[in-house]
Amino acid sequence: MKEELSERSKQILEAIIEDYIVTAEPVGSRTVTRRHGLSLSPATVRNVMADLEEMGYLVAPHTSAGRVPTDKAYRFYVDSLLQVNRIGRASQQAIQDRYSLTGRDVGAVLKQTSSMLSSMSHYLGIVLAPQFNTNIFRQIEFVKLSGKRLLAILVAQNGTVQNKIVETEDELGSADLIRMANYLNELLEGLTISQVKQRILAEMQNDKTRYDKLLARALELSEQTLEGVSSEVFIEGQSNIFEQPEFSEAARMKEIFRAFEEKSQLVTLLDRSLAAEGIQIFIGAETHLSQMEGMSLVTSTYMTGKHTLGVLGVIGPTRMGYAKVIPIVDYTAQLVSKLLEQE
Amino acid sequence: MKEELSERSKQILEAIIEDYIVTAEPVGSRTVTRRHGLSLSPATVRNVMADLEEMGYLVAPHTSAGRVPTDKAYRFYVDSLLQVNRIGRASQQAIQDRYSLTGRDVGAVLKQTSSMLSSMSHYLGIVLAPQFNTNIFRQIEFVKLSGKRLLAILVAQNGTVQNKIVETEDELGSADLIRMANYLNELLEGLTISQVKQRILAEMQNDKTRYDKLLARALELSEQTLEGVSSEVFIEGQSNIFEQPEFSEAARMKEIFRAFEEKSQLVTLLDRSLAAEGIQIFIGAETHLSQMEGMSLVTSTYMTGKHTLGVLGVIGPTRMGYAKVIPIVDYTAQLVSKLLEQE
DNA sequence: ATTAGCACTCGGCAATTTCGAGTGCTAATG
DNA sequence: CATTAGCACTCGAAATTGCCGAGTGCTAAT
Repeated sequence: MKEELSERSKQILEAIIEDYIVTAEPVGSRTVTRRHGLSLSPATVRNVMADLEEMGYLVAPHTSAGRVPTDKAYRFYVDSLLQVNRIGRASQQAIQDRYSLTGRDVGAVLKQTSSMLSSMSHYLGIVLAPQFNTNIFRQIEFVKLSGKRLLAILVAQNGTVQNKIVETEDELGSADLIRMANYLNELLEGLTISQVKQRILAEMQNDKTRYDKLLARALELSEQTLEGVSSEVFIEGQSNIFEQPEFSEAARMKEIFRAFEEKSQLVTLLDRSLAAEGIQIFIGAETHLSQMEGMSLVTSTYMTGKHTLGVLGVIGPTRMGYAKVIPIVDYTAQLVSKLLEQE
Repeated sequence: MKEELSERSKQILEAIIEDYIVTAEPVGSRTVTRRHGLSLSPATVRNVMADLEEMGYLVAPHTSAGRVPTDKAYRFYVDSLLQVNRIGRASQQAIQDRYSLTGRDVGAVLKQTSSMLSSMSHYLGIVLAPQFNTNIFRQIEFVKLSGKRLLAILVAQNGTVQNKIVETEDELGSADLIRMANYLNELLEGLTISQVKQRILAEMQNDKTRYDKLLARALELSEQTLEGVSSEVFIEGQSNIFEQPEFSEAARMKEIFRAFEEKSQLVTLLDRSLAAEGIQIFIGAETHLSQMEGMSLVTSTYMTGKHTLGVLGVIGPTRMGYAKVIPIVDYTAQLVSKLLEQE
């Protein structure tokens, strides 16, 4: 069963996949010979196709139809057959042009990125925002809103802000607030947010702070500020997927949109690419998400220096134009890395 | 042409509308007599229906089909026929239960509200966040990120935070930052954000500040922080609209989703309801948005005390269940008002 | 090993038919 | 005079049919 594919089989498989990518219709033996310059007769191609079907690379939707590539075929295609051409100057320019240079706000940049990925690829753009955890702590501030209600504001090095309304047991004066902030700012300077979390827990055990009520309070508040920070996902260009013929039935669409509304599953998926570096491709069932049946995900990580920040990519049907999408995703990741670097 | 509708005509019109609301199919004379306890023969009903059609309340999609209500009919229905029952205890409870009480963050509450409106109505939930402009200024703070890059953080009374990265011409020391913040905090205390904007402009002309470089800088920065604050819209439950038979064609769906991606148009629409108080209903063309053809919008304002904050509501097909949706929107508006009051 | 030839399959499409819900008109009715 | 029964007519939806053509697998010839 573990037979190697002959050179000819590969060519034929490639032809079928590439044809299917553009037509979205089952490909017949005839078409393979016609549209691709293979000097073979349809009959020969049919034999090869029968073999490929047996090996699980193709399926025939019904007896007298052409054949359609399986996930396995795409996997093989992406791994062995596909050669990604470098991205053209024109596309680079097009991508850059989509960024209106207004706000340098990180969130806005990422949203724009997602939207740009969608319009460049005609599929769906997706961006996972940088993990707040890996940011470097910059400053914490407390603003009194009314009575016992405080607003805690935590600023990270890259300008990301995390804020939360917290209730205190008793009213604190502004002198207290300043003292608390000063104490924390000194204590936490230069740490990453995840280190900050540890440090706070450690410090809570410390005798010095344990008996200074104000400091203890400060630690408690900062802990509250940090809890429940989940990373944001931007998905843009949902209207684009209506263009894909395979997603025209309402039932299917509904399922997909529900999946996007419930972003947590997507986060798990994206977290997997976060671990790896560079381009990652998930085809159909490889996503381990039932709603992603028939869809693929192409992602890349973006980073400052050697440090991975987040993930961005494109979601489309399994028969997406990988050759076009991969360079776009790749280049965008580099671009975003550069944009965020400056910050 | 300006004839009054007879009592009987009204009853029949009402029957047709209510039937159409649940079936989404053209209603015939037969059905009207059968499903609604009118002691009239189909023939009589037909005569009345012909009149109603002439008056523009009904249209027949084709010769031998039943009739379908027009926008005009819905308008009349909503204005004169519909009697909204008070919301039941059970629904009230159901609505409250949808709020997970975790974060008291305004944004989170509104998003949850939108999502809840959708799942309660089976249509689309929409919430326009409070106009930042009407908030009361609480405090401004500057955090130095690196070199000339500052993060300006503006906090409003209700805990809403607006932050923006700004570049300064030359590096400022932390003493400078504190002095700037103090000056602004004193200057702007107790004003609403829109007053703040005016005040800043006024103060820029003032001789005192005009020649104190630091103060001038402070004003400039705070002005930058305020520019380009647009109000947020939350739309949730997009997957729900796939259940409506009238929106099953891909082309239609695509158009609608594109409209939702481009939220600015919706904001204009919602701004109109913002001006009015209480429940507002826009039917089909009344929205003045071409993409909203065949759809209606039911909104209500939410407020603290006597002050209008924002708008929330439901978008659905024109044949939506107004009798059910209106109480839900109404009650939700009250609930949100109360929730935000506490803050 | 490759290919030409051939009988066969089956989905898609268009033409055709049937079916029934609904209509408008007219004449009978209380 | 408003109401209703009756009737011929219309027209879309759904079912039926037949045909076309792309595609297949197998066999025999090259």
